[in-house]
Amino acid sequence: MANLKQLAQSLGLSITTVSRALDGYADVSAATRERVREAADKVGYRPNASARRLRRQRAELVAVTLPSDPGHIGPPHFLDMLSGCAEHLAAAGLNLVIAPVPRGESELDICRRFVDGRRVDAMLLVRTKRRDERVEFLQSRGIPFVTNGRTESLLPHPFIDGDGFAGFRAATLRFHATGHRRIGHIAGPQEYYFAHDRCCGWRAAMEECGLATDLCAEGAPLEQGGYLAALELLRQPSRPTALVCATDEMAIGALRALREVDGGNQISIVGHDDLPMGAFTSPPLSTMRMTGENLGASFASLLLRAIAGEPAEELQELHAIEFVDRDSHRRPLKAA
Amino acid sequence: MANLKQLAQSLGLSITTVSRALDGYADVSAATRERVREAADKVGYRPNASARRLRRQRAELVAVTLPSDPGHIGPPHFLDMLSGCAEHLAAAGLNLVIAPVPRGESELDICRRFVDGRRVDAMLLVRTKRRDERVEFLQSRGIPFVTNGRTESLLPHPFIDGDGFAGFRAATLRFHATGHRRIGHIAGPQEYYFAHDRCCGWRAAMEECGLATDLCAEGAPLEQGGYLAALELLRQPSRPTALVCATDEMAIGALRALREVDGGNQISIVGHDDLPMGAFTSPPLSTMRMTGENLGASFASLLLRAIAGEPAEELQELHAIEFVDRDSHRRPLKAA
DNA sequence: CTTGACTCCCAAAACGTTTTGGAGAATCTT
DNA sequence: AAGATTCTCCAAAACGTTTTGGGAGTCAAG
Repeated sequence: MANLKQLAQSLGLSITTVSRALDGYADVSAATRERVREAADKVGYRPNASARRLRRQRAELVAVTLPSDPGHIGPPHFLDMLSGCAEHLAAAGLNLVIAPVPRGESELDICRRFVDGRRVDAMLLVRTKRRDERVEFLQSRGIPFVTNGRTESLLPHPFIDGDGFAGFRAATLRFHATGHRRIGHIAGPQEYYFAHDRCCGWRAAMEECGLATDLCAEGAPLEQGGYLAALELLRQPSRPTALVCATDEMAIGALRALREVDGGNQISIVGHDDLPMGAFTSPPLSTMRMTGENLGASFASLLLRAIAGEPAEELQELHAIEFVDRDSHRRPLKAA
Repeated sequence: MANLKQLAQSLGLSITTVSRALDGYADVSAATRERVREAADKVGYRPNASARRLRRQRAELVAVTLPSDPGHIGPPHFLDMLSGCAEHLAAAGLNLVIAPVPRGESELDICRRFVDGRRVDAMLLVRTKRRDERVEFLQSRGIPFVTNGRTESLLPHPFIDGDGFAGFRAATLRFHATGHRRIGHIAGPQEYYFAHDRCCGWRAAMEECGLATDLCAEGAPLEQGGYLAALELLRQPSRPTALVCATDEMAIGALRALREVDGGNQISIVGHDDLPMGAFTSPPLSTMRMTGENLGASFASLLLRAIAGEPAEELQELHAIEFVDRDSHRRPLKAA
């Protein structure tokens, strides 16, 4: 209800003075400052956001684009991450808007709308593709952004990512060390960087061990995709004895395929993401997780630093992957 | 880069004319309108959002507050709903910002900040409590809002909700009809309307059948909560033969408890939410779901109509609950 | 020729803030 | 006591849009 003009009038002061008093400038006396603040509190004055944004030439907004393909948004706990990010951005006066991609438009259109309409100060990109047109566009426009996941872009850009290559290589080698030789991989869509990265890690390990890399099936990054991919691998003449799955959701789908085909308990399996759900599957799902806590806060911090103008090279976080030991990776290995 | 003034100058027209040409007013000739539009396209002109918002006295933003307790945000697919909502809001020129509640602040504080700072045109409230202070505040301020879930507020307000009472009553009666007599309920936190509603439905059915209502345990609306609650019920001298669970996540936790205690396959179980995951549990989880598709679009529509000033009474949607028949509700019932 | 209606355009006033560039009074310096 | 400095405060100019209230022309009817 109250704006600066009314507040100033009621105090017999100028708009300027009231504004500066509230912002804590030194060129207004302590006495007036107090008086202004009290009055503002009493009236419940809040500066009009639009007016400030216009004057300051800042949108006070960050947008995150959400792919519209179901399941391509990210793991179920993804909203928790966004929530954490939004919380920390809010502490710096920024709000997080979610920008899903409507049918018939590309993610690029969305970026364009937000950037060219000066609707945002920065953008957050999730589920990066190996070659990601959004990244190239934002780089050309020079607007700050951070991605969740690396890309193969030539120019460096800020990102947070897990070292999927190392994680999946290690998981595969772990199976090899316990005697497995036919280790399959259930891969996500290879245009996504994370899926490709994890697949490469598996393949690298297999090659290091002198094993064939044909036990690989690709599917959508959801339960159903993992289910179908697992069925495909189980149809092979010589079945895998262990499965490394790109995501926990795919692993849970694969678990069902195993139950259907051999009653379960024959084939070891490991996923990635550490879904809470994994502790409640049968058998409990061994998995991997990115180290580091409060991912959302890290994203917020990187976004703020990108807005502040820090160079991209200093805004790249590659986190190690750690193994989460439950039970599903430890099925008894029968002699081949 | 380009603003209206520059565009007007380059065309030798006034700002007014350019503005009105782009907005398609009739009082600018078709010829000029075309000329202006072409020029605007070429320069890639987009109106400055902050300026328009200030002038129009509209924030072009809707906020959704997210509870910060983990697991209290809603089911895992909740982000999909938000995404759908945001998509339809965007078609009307509104963006959806997510407003998590930081530590040390209440949900009320957040509402206050958004409303009093005139940062939003409307709000979306999720996980309503039976007596919800946010609802009361927004009603007192007269700002449009829609809730996901009913409340016990005396004044009517717009909402979308599932008829949990009817759904849980029906599920309980279904168990009774197939011979079950000891039917337990795993309840969510009773301060939430949805949890209380579902619990009441179960209790009503039990009383109709002349059965005792002591087989009820409450827990957090997550796998772990369901797990602990199920263990509690299984510790009773006479165990339940069937379990009606407030959410699928709780049901999945309960499934693990059943496996641990009696090897599973003894006790029938049903959840609510129709998580995709439910098709992949062992046994596949029978569940319930709210009828109606594209919930997000419904929320968006209600929000827009609330902003347009439609009375609350016309903006209330109570959806029927339908049963999703998988397998977990059909365990063999041994003679007691 | 006047009147009225219509077409096409524009100047100027908002919207509510922040910031610039002082102005006047009080205090300090010399 | 004059000049310099410091304290307080303020008028006015932005920021980029939309909208109000006309102002010229043109044309047809009276």
